[in-house]
Amino acid sequence: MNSSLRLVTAEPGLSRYASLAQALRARVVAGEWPPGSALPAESQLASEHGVALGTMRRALELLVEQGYIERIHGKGTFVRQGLTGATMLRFFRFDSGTGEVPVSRILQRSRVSAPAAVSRTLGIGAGEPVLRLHRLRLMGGQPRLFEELWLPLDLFAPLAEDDLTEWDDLLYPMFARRVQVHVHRALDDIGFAQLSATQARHLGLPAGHPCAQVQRSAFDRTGRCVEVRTTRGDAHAFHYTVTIT
Amino acid sequence: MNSSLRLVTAEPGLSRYASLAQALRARVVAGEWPPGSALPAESQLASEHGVALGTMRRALELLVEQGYIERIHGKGTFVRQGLTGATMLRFFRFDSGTGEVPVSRILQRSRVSAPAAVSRTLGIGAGEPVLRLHRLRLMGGQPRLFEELWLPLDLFAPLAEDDLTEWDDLLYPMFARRVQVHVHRALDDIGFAQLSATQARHLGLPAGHPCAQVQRSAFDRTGRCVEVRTTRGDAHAFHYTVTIT
DNA sequence: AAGTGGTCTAGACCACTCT
DNA sequence: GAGTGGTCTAGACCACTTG
Repeated sequence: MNSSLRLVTAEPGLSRYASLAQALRARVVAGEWPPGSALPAESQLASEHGVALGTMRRALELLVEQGYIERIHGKGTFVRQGLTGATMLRFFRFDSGTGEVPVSRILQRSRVSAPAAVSRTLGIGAGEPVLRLHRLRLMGGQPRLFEELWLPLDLFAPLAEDDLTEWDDLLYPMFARRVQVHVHRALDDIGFAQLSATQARHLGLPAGHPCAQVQRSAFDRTGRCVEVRTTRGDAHAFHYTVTIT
Repeated sequence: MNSSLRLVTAEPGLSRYASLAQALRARVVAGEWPPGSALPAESQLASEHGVALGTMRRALELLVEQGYIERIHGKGTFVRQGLTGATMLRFFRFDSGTGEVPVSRILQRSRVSAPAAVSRTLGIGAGEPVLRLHRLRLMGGQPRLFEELWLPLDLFAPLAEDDLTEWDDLLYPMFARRVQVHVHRALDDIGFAQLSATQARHLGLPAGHPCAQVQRSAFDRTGRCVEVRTTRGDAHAFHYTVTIT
């Protein structure tokens, strides 16, 4: 129980609380405190680093802003779990707007070597093995979204040959549970296109039908890209709201 | 020079800094410090209200988050000007992607009584008079965006019959300068649709061509809706990026 | 040099959660 | 009641901007 001081060497041009935040973030990312677990109390962290309480609070506030931790009054400070999921629905409005989670059906799963564009986004070597999925999402029995996913095999190998009935409707909680991949941030690029014959068939729409197209890159806490996905759905069901300030 | 104390009665269930922020926001909204002007120094505000410096700083931080003021190290605290403009371009990518401001051409201006949907969004009585505009925006000589705008006449009367050559390419700075309407927040709802024959003609595209459609409501500092606008452009030029955390 | 906001300290006290 | 985070104080000192 040696309570040795952890002094943070002041980075040039960085305030002390910013340096502290950097150091703490590194320990979170390294897994010293796993997702969902509690950090030491702010008072303990402060004395451990030889700074005033207010300074440590500023550092922790930064990590909250950056999405690494969350604080609960009276309980403690916790490492955030990954994103919960169902987020694609934020872009589409189908008639049954009851907030229900779409049912997911895996149409195809194969081990392939990554196409150039995919390996570049995933940040892996050209032609490295990836898991490719075709996935249909249904609401009220109707097929609504068609997805293509690419997952780097080194992280997702256990999911390459299991029973497909073990796949959940929501992927991110499943990724966390079964392969310890926690999606921390996602970047969605929205565009417009027309459905290919194959895509259209799966969605029960005519080929060439206008579709909204969401290209997602998802990242874990270390900043590594762990998923590339393209989602397509009827353009007429698309809507999204942005607030500008 | 009476330095009387301005005590803020603590609202039940509100922290002192939150109450202070509320009180200061009311004075900003009321125009006690006009847009672009400086607030008193934080030290003066603190002693004026009989609170510690740190408490006043927390209050001012809140107003920064909410977009009412901005602080510049070494200079002071200033009431924010309205949004600058050119923001529609965030949704489209045309070949000449040089960040140039699109040239604006007013095609039509008329005084009409507000349609039901418009008067509802503007929060004015049914059939109240509004200024309706059709506006084309061009980049590199090519027509790219077609806009319909509705402005409540009580605020924009001076713009109802002036020389149209006095209209700028960017509306919001002009609104601030000529009718003292400062747009503080805007809400954009994105969807996909097809161009009507008239819309298509203005954009040099075939009728029924797919288009991205942005429906904007713009608000001033008091929270009043001061503009309703629909912007349409070629769906293939549309793109938008969202980060999820 | 004077005035501004930004950082940091070392406390006290309050509000919430759990047992 | 013990432990947590949230608020508030009354200072000191630093960094930036302007005359």
